[in-house]
Amino acid sequence: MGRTRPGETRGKVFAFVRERLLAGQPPTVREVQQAFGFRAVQTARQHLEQLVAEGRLVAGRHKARGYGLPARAGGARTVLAPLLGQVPAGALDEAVEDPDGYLPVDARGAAADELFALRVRGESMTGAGILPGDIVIVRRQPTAAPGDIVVARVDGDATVKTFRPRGRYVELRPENPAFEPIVLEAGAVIVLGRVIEVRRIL
Amino acid sequence: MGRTRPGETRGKVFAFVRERLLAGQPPTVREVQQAFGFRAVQTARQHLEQLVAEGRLVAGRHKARGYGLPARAGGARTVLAPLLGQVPAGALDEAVEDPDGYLPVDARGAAADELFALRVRGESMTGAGILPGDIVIVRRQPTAAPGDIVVARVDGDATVKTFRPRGRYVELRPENPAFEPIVLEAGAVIVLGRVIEVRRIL
DNA sequence: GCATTTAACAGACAAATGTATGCTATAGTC
DNA sequence: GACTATAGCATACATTTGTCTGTTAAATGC
Repeated sequence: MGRTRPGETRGKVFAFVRERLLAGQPPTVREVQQAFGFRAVQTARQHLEQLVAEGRLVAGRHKARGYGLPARAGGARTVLAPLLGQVPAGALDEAVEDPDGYLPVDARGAAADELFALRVRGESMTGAGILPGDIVIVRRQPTAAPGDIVVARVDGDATVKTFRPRGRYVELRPENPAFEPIVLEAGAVIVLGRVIEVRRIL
Repeated sequence: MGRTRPGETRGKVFAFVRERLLAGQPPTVREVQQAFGFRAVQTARQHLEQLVAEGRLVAGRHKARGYGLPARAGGARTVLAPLLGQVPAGALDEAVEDPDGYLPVDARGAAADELFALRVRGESMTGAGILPGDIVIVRRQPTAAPGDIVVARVDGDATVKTFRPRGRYVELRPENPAFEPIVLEAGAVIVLGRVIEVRRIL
């Protein structure tokens, strides 16, 4: 293809590989070769190895399509969380079998089956920036820390509120002055999980 | 490994492959074999081919790591969007080469390289439920519809505002009464993209 | 019970793919 | 101009990986 200035082609190779990786389709050495019209496989390979030496890529030795982005991107483990329904709502259990859809979520250490999503109805949490129609990503857990936003079941109904333990009682506090806090004995509140993320699709 | 009930192992194989694909690392047939402890490659392959026949996977014939998710996948095509920096901020271009990380996003029709993410500083959009520290997912596009929340470059600085065309002028409106709208000639505002999603990590 | 379907196994082959060696030529530097 | 580093080429080889043929046995359906 003719010689280019030092580093010029390398940057383009990196951009190509990165795009393919983000699309979930790691390229082979020969695919890089063809994409740039190199007449030798080795030319593509030299660029790739150089990028590895520079730390811009990582290589899985002797592995097909083994080039990848450095670990800081690999730390993001993506799972699909099922969208189980709405809150406030009644029992959510029946929705588990038939989700409304799935959302890609960075698990951040949670197991795949610990995560689910709910669509929020009502304005009780607008003060925390959770608007009607927003989606909350929930990590299933039976306890919560003070100040956590949780999904809890009270009297059979699931609701989203801020969790405030008060001695033997628990306050489920809406973040909107137009709504009244719910105060119940600790045993009457079942924490279904903690809200780890809020999303709004525009 | 011993025979299981029909369809049981298949579901697990699908879950395994899907998780690997979402992580950007398509598995080989033999990696599936090892993950499940099959003593024959063909066992893994039969499951994979069956999943293809069912339409749950697609196969790239004779390609290493050639299995992938179908194009639709429930309308959810997940891509990784680079987190390029903050807004308000100066030029974003230099961040393209070295993102702070990647977020899994449902592309919803957008091409992978059309999407990027920014972290929002400041309180100018709190009225729209965009708080300081929130992340906006942006789809690159040079125009916007009235009322869209956009990322625009004004005088070299990128900012997030509501887009309001006013004849020959454009109003970039903050959603917070404590801030003043920016009104400029249309030519002085460069729309970098439209905010398609807002996220808050708790 | 008997036939059919399906899960799982075994071994081999062929294509795709990563890797190595040696070479030529140009850009940049002194 | 001489030297060095880098871009690019050509060919071959070894490993990985997809694919094929054939077999055994458990689950399912009539």
